[in-house]
Amino acid sequence: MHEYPPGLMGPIIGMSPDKKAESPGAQGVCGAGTLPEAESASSPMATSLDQIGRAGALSVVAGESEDDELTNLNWLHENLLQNFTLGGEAQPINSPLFDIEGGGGSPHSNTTSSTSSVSAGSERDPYKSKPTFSFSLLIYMAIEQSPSKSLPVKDIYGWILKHFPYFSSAPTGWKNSVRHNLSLNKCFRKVERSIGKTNGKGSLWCVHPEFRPMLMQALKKQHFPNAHAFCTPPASPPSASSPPHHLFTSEQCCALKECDFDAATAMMLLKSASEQNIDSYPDDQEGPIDLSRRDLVVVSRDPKQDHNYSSTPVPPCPRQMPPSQPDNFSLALHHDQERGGCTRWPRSPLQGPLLGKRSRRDSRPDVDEELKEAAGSLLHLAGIRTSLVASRRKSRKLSRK
DNA sequence: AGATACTTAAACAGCG
DNA sequence: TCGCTGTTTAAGTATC
Repeated sequence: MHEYPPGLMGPIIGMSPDKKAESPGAQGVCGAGTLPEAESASSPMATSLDQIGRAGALSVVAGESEDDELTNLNWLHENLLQNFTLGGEAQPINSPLFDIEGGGGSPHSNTTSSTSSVSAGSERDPYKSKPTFSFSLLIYMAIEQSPSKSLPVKDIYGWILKHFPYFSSAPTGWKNSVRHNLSLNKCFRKVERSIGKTNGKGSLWCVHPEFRPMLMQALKKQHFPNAHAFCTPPASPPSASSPPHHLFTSEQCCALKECDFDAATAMMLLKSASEQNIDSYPDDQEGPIDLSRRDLVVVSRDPKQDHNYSSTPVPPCPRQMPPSQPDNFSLALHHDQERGGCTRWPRSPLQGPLLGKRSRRDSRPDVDEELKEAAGSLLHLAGIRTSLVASRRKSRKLSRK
């Protein structure tokens, strides 16, 4: 279909037509080479991912354990959850804490009833209520959580099942949706498994570093819209080098009423702070990110980069991207290739709204908001969660009827 | 109301 | 042959 203008990276990921070009045997998606088995998570990453890292996402690089230690979901599960629960008890990874829908205790997971939910009346069963995350975000979280930052489809299934028990009892169609997303979403790249290692079908999938900030933003946007309203930010901004769980007291946790995001979101946000620093502005920033600096927290300071979700170069459109285009992540979705890169921006930001459907709510990049959201996410992680999005959706659904 | 985002279903082909 | 993976298309729903 559309061709990638010369000069850029070309069909990084190619969605439909593009992806086809990178049929099996093609170069490693993420740049080149192959990847070690994701299953061998403990082993350091190598080759292509390393190159990805060079391309921007240093966190993807294997040996770089320190960053991962503090920012990935493993760290979250291993440390944060254990040190930061209202009930004083560590939550299992599959605890309702991870049920972004704010579901109540499930027969399987409510180890600590007091931590399951704070929102009155939300007695959703995580085994029955569907996560409010889109499949794309679920995939993103799954991949990001993996030590190697790449997973085969099967493991993505597994991650989703593990953290969102809803799918275990849901029709298997969701797997199709996962694959559908992987294939059509430019944010995800297929990586060939290591040469010689033929065990296991299919390829590994990783997050395209170029889109990571946008994914992060999308993740945040999807579940943080109301965070600022009730999330109490820490007195002083955290530093990237200090574990977030040190930032809040239980009192602060209790102060939170309804934060519509979850642990994964929290991690993503926190992670993004440092990664964005690396991914998006390698030339500008080095070392630990200072969240007190607004310019460092913005997902992307380059509107073009920020909003051009496609791997194609900045569209020749004379328009600028909205300063805070939300849901950039969505721009990488499948229909995108059909629109030829810039078509997602029918209007200049100067022309007013229409920034993107889901973004008008919070259309201003603000570090304070980021911090609030981060704070809220962590508090939420501690067991406070709600179901604003889900309930909102359902209520709308009901009102329609 | 229209555009967009997202989900779901299905068909199909390739591969182990 | 079967099941999994990956791609693609289409349709429907939800949101703005």
